[in-house]
Amino acid sequence: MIEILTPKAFNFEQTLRFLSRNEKECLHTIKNNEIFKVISFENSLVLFSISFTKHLQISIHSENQGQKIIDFVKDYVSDWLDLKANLHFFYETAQNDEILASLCQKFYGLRMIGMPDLFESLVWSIIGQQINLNFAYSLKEKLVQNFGQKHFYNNEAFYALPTPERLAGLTLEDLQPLQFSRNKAQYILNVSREFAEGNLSQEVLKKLSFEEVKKELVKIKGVGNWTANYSMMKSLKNYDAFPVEDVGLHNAVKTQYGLMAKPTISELNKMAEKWKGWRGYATFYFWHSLLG
DNA sequence: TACCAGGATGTTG
DNA sequence: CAACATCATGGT
Repeated sequence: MIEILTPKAFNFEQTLRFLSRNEKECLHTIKNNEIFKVISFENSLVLFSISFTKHLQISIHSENQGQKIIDFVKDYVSDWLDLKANLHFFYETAQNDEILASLCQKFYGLRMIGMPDLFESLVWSIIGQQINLNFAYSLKEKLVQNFGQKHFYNNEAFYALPTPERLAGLTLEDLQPLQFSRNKAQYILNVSREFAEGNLSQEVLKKLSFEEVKKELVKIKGVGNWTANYSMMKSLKNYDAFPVEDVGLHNAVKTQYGLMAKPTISELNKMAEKWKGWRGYATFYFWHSLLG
C-alpha cells in the first residue's frame, strides 16, 4: 500500500462526485468509493486504484511493482487530483465575488480534477465540441473501445485512451460510422498526427509562456479558443486559462447569479475579471455546481 | 419542428 | 474586430 499525504483543503467526497458524473465514463471506474484507472508507462499498461481514509491510499494491480512505477503513479495521482495547488490563494481571490465565494464554501477542498495527459484533454474536448455531454461520453466510449488499449484484471476490462499513433493511422471512414461528424473526426486525426509526428509534445509546451502555448495549440485545425483553454487548464495547470465560450459555464453562471438569460461572451469576460488569476479554477467550480 | 448542445472555420462588412 | 453562414449528430 502506498500512501499520499493530502493537504488540509482536500475533499475526497467531491472528487468522487465529480468523477462519477457520467455513467458512460470509460477511462476510470469507481467501485465502493475506490477509483480505478489504467495508464501507460514505458509501453505497458499499469492499473492502479485510489481510496481514501484520512489520506490517499494507492494500490497497484499489476505484476511490476517497482519503485519507478510507484513514483510514476504517485506523480500521476498528484497531478490528476491537483494536490499541489495552494487553494488558499484561489479562495482569497474568490472573496471578490460573493457568488463564487459561496461555491467555494460549498465545495471546500474540491480540486480541479485534471487530465495529466495533454493528448487526452485535446481529444476529449474536441469530442465535446458543440454536442451535449451525454452524447460526447458516448462518442468517447466508442473511440476507446474500438481503438483503445484494454487491460484485464479479475476478469474485468479496463481501458486506456488510444495512442496518438493508433489514431493517426485511422481515416475519416473509420470514425464516421461511430457517429463522429466529418469535421470532428478530421480534427481528432489532426491532433493525433501532430502528436504522433512529434510536432507537439507536453514537454516542449511546458517551457513556453501562456500565450505561446495557446498560439501553438490554436495552430491545429480544429482547436479553437475554447479547446485550447480547456486543455491548458486541465492538462497544463494554467489555473487562469478561461474557456469563456463554454455553454456549461454559461448555464451555471445564469443559475448561480439568478440571471434572466445566459451571459454573452463579453459580459462573462467582464464578470470574470473578479476571478483573475484563477478563472480556470472558478470555471471548474461553476461546472461542479451543475451536478446539483 | 425548431432549437439546443462543454465550438470551429470561413466569409463578409 | 464583430456578425453571420455553414458544418453535422443526437436529444427534446
